[in-house]
Amino acid sequence: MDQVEIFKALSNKTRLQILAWLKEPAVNFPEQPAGADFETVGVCVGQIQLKSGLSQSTISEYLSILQRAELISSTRIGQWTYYKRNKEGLEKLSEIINTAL
Amino acid sequence: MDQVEIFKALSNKTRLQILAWLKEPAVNFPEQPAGADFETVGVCVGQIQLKSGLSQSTISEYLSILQRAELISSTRIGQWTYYKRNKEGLEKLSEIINTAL
DNA sequence: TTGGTATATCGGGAAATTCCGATATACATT
DNA sequence: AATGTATATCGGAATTTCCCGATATACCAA
Repeated sequence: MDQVEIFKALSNKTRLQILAWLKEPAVNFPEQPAGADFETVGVCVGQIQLKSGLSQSTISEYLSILQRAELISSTRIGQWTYYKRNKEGLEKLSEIINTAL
Repeated sequence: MDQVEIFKALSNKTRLQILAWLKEPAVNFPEQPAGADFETVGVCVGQIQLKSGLSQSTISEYLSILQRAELISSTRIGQWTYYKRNKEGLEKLSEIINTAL
């Protein structure tokens, strides 16, 4: 993964916000059905879109930008796509900063 | 300092490169006069520009973007401006990633 | 003071990003 | 099959970024 692409993904207020939300899904998305183990699967696009206030198409695109940067990952279940934080990608980013910069 | 501005500063190939160069100035700028303690003062704009291959005005602007993001700092000596890595800013960035994202 | 060198700032054309509404696709239900 | 819901993709207007050459400013030396 290109380093520049990672930083580009992070250089937008809303995308940074989404990543922060996904760090604490239970806190930030309490309206998710109680049974759903969103801690493992993630949060669906609609919930994120609702909280962001931006359009559905914009959020869908933003999530794919974050995913291309390997900062989040997705799982499709039925008609929903769930996104969650990608621990490995974020650790790699931390490593880039600590070793390359 | 705004988080987004930090990531914007880093989302460009040349600016990332400059930061990497400034991590090892003695290695990356061997043509600097031997007596100069660039390890403490930094590297002057001209040397960075030369190595980058981009125009003087572009590099001057890029350096000020990196400085506004608190990733580097500058010292003026005579007609030269020396830039060096800002350890504190980079540590703060590392902390943002480890705690907020 | 005049001229030379280093850096900063200005103005702008080209390319990329932001964010939207419209539309397409995928899946579930009836 | 037909309808409804969730998400992805497309086309585009507005804004921002990239990077340049020209010019301004700061400092130094003769």
